[in-house]
Amino acid sequence: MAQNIIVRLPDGDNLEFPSGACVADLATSLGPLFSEAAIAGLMDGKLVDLNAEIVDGSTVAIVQANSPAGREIIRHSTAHVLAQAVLNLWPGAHFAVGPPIENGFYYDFQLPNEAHFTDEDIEKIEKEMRRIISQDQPFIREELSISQGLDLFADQPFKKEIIEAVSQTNTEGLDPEIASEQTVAENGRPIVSIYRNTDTFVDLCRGPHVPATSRLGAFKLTRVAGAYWRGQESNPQLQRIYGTAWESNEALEKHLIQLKEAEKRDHRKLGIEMDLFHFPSEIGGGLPVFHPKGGLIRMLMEDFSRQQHQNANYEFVWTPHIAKEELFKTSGHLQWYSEGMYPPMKLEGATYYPKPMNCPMHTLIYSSSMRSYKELPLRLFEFGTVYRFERSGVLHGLTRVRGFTQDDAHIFCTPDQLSDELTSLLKFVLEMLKAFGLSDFEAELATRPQKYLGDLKDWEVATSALKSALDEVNISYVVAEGEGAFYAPKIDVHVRDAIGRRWQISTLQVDFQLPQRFDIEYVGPDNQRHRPYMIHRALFGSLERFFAILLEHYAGSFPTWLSPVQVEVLPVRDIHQDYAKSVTNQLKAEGIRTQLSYADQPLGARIRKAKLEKIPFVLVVGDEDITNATVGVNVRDTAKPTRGVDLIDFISHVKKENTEHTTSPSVLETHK
RNA sequence: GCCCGAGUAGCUCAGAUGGUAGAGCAUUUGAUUCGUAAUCGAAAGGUCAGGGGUUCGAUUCCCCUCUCGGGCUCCA
Repeated sequence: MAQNIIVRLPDGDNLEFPSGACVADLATSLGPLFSEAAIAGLMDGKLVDLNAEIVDGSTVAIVQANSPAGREIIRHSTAHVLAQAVLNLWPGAHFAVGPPIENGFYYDFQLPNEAHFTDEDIEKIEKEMRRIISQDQPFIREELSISQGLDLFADQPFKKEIIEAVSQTNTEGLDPEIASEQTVAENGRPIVSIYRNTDTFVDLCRGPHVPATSRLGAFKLTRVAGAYWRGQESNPQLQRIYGTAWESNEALEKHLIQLKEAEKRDHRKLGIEMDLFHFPSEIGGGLPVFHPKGGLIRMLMEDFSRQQHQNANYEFVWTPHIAKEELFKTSGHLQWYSEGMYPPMKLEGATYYPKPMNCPMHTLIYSSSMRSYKELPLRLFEFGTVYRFERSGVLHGLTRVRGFTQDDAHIFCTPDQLSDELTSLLKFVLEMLKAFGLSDFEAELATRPQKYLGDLKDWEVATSALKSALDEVNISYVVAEGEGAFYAPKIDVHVRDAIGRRWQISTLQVDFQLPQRFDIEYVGPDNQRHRPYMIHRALFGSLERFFAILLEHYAGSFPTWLSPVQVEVLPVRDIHQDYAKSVTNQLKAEGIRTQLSYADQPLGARIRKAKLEKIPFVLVVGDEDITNATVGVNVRDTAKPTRGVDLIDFISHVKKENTEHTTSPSVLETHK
């Protein structure tokens, strides 16, 4: 006897269905637009398959294919198809995990006879995947007991390991990589869910999935890679295939275009093209040299940063690049960070290490005299160059190097000052980043990890001070539970660049370990000695990395104030050379970085060359300009030149862009 | 470090089933003097990443090494 059930929609409306109705029925009732886009359901906050039966009284939303959750499902389902294809093509292969990731998915395999995937295999596998998709195989969910699951995957060791992990723990404790593969039932009785595509292919999975493979197809396998089972180097290395998948071919195409755009902006490519820096192999991997133009940009970045720090009452210090082992024993680096440090040098009976961080040395500056509470907060700043040993495989352009310069400061303050100091610091960070044209921020509050040092009370004080700073500054943030450093919680500031990529840049860490290790103190108003708190902070993070991010953000077209060459002056003919030279000299006298060209090529060619160099302003001067003391101005990324601009007006325009940090050069207003 | 891939002129790339190599841009140079995205000519530039092997002969085939790129791990 069928009874009706009530479904609540997200907007609060109630709908009635016969008992046994599934999510797809709801989608159908909402009209063709919904039913076509529907990929899964969200029932009382839990993602379910389209054919899941609706629970009476629940709130159900339709997950559409083009939503973040919908795409995740499409990617997860495409990963299953990938697994089926590989198992078909390599009989006897073992499959491990295949979760969705940002913009795509991957799947890890162990191939028989220790075989490896090569690039040629990608094409073969894609073809097999398309064959599978064309069969319109359904995804059918089943739930099994642990022992049934172990039987089903008897010859799949990685699947068995996942099932065993499920049987021993709850979802929260589960390795996140594995959690996406599996779940446990609400009643606490461990079960495993599986999704069956064919009689022979079935995969362990939490789900949900698309109803059938016909909903897939806008995908592309992108690369092969090695990856350790569960991310542990001691585990066997598996063969991973990465892919991307979308709800439509248009969306896939858009993503592939975005990848191409990112490739065009690659700082390693632009760095060579624009003659900014390179990595001489004679020096060694991860050790860049900056050429004159790159060096100039870097100097401008540093100069501005120094000025801002000076305004914010920082004091400037300088410390050496190596120090005796005793220092790093005291700081704890040799115990906690030794694998990141370069090996020691033994000289005259002492052992020296290149510094991986500046904090121990700054702490010594603090402790060089007895400090009064009246001196605090004491803010010590340095462009400190540090050396960290990175394994060869992890080096990546300027973003991951072995020697780099931090815009590093350590703030020593009283516990009372901590909260205010963090708030003003966070404001200072965001102002600095904004001055470089970055404005889309997201913060992450990383809290106490499982393995930590110090008192719980200190952790609480520090974490809540960080949190109140975030609230005060009104920046959107997420809490990354357990992601803090072992010695302290921290705020990481991320930015999104011009094409939407997320970069981790600034970091603010509260530290109560180092003050203790170095036994530093201040004398309070009570005439007693107290322990200060310490804040580590870097705004650019590393100058090299920040340089790379800016280069990619601007695609090489730096704002006027950061452009190594701001103006190029082109005489129309060689009889205009003297005037061009006089214009150049006047601009230079005003501190504007200007270069002069000769009329040895047709004007068009010289303009083209200057524009390709991404110079913000290209000036053309000819007969009329000599008569009127004007210039013809070509603004970067603007097709139409402005003729007859008074040189004096032009100079003040450029100077204004310099001081205001205008992000892209703007066209001058003419009086005419 | 491990898995996959790639190294030909400063840069971007072509090339030969094994007979020691080319183009464009850049550079130098000669001519050209031109108001808005490529003027014409010439020269110079290479141990085809390095080493070893097979071969009458290797840049090409095989092995090793180095460097770079994509991942894993790690993080600024």
